[in-house]
Amino acid sequence: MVASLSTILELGKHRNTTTLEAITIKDIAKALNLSTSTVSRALRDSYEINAETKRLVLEYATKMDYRPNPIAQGLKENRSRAIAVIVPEIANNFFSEAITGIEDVANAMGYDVVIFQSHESYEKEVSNVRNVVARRVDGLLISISNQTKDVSHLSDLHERGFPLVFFDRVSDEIDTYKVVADNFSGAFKATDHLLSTGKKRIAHITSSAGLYITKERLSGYKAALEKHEIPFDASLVHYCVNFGYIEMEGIIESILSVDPMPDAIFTASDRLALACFEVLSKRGIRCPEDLALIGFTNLKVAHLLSPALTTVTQPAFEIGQTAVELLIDLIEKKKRMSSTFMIKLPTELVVRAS
Amino acid sequence: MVASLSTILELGKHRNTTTLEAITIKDIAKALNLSTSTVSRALRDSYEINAETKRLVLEYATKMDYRPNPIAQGLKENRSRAIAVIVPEIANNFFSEAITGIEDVANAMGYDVVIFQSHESYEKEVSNVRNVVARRVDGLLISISNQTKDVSHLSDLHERGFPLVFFDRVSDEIDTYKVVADNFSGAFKATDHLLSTGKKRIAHITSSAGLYITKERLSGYKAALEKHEIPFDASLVHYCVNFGYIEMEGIIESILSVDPMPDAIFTASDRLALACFEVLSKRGIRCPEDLALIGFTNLKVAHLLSPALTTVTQPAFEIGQTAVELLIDLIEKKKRMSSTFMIKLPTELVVRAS
DNA sequence: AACGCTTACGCAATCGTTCCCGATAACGAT
DNA sequence: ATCGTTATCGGGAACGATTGCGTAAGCGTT
Repeated sequence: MVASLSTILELGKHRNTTTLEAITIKDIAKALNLSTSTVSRALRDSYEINAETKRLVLEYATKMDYRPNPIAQGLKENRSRAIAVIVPEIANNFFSEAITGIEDVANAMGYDVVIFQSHESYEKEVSNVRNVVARRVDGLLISISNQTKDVSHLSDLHERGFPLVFFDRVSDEIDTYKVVADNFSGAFKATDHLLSTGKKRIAHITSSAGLYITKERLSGYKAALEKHEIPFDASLVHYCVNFGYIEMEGIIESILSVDPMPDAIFTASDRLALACFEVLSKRGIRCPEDLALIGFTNLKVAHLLSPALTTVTQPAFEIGQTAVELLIDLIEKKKRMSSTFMIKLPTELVVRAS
Repeated sequence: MVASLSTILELGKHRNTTTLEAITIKDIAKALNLSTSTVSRALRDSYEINAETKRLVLEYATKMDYRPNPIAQGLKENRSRAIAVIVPEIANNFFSEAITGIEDVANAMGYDVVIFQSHESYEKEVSNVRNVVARRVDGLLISISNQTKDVSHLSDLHERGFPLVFFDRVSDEIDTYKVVADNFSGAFKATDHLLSTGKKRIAHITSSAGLYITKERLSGYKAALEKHEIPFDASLVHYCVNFGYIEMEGIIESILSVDPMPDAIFTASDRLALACFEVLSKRGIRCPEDLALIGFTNLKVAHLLSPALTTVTQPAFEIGQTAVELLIDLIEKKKRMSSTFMIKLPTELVVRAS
């Protein structure tokens, strides 16, 4: 026999509501004269609990605004219901949109998202990864830094069976899911567009040579050149390391001094496109008359620049969503790793003035 | 008597390194023939543990790459060493920069940052807050949504002693730390600049009327008008709700149709400035000839727009840093709440073409 | 009446860590 | 010889939730 709910609530009212202490399963058990196991089972709607008891527990829990302590659950179930995301930087439209996609899906599935930034530093990335494993998150989504050559900090994780999914800046040394934009096709479309509009010599400013996406984009660039029967000139390809303004100035300088001078530039990434645009406009170079420009970027303001920047945009939000869905699949072992690790989402060429 | 380290490592080598299972304090205890309490104390460098024992434990722990399980520690210490941040949206330069500041300090202090977005929705914000308390994070940093009128979901938290710090979009109903830019001064500088360059009628497009920062900016706007002895005209102030393009079109429409027509616009926030800029350029309005424009924004590309946008920029990174420092003070009760809750950081007027 | 079965619940262990109590030596002081 | 100290360590109970196992009560069956 258990006391009536009204009686119980009358007693419960004396709980000190001014403290931070949350109500636990024990408090409920004590209040209802039940054991913690019964309360636990009642809350999880176990078949072996009497309907009336369930009702009482549920009602009391609701009134007292009971929430299971996820830390205790995590300890018991050896999981944290949190996933980590490591990106080069958050203040970048592509990544912030991707993170929004990640957060969208993750929260809906009951996961929290813990964010780390590598700031394009290998050391910071390694320390972030260390942090991530120490934190016992359930999985990791990562877009590796531009400086990262050695991915052993990640392959270690992967070999130990830790759920790991790459997006955008993926590693080709580790066999797990990778979600990227169709970089080949995007680069092809961009280059092809420039060539189709009469440009002949196209410089390519891109991220570090080791990155998979860099290679893919270079292939697309080359394929378009081939289509238009223009020989590939390696001296027109510039690899960036730190994405800064100074570095970009040097690159533009060297591009302008080649003979014959290029008549178009195809840049990769938000930051490179922006830096390039900035240097060009500072130098008073007319665009697209002197030099056409096309960016592989997700800048929100591309159409507001002057001239409006022609871009290849990536489905950042969807990339984030897809990546986190795969990660949660891995975590919850819903499906076994398929053989198709690489998932490519279509890019879009948005032709504007530049 | 304990075994030598080499012997122990020889034995430890047989641990299955291909599993995800991390080494625990128990494993160390078993391997070294000690109790868990001794190991625990040795690791925390307790005075009551023999130096030699400490050395052994530490050495073994290092070799085996032992990391204390933060979930277990959290359960024991009733804390998670994580803080939550709720912002309207991450894909916004001001907020992403602020978050970078937050992450910077928080990680250095050993806290993780869990991010939630309200997407300017009151309901989403409330559900985010619910999530946050359920997650047992140690504290909350929040910039409230534009739609939020009722802050009872936050005052509840605050009354229960939950560490809470506002930044940017603060509430004036709750007495806790608030970190903001000096909105009054920023708005004053912006308006004063416009008036000093000969403008007479200045429209003000701003966020929702209930927000504290909206009021502060309006005050700064009014003060500048007063300085130049121009009467305040309430019909020139437009409050935005959802920050969308459609809404902005209507506002610009009504601004253009007033008689006499305003000759300048002062907008608040990244999104508003951008939307306003976009509508104006779509309509082919010359700027600053027909209509001058100044934005209260942290857009990175302000100088690349055409015309380059004159802005009042906020110290977003520092706002984030300051806010999280105060929050951690609250969490660790280092200092008692002082009487000065409101902390204002200086803004900067960057004069450009518009 | 003795048995088995179902229903409905409690006990206690568990997750990894911390920490309050002891416990046990060794050693000097009385 | 007895006691108090000091130095080192272990036992075991927490923290909150989950879960395998045990079991009492109730009921029907033979």
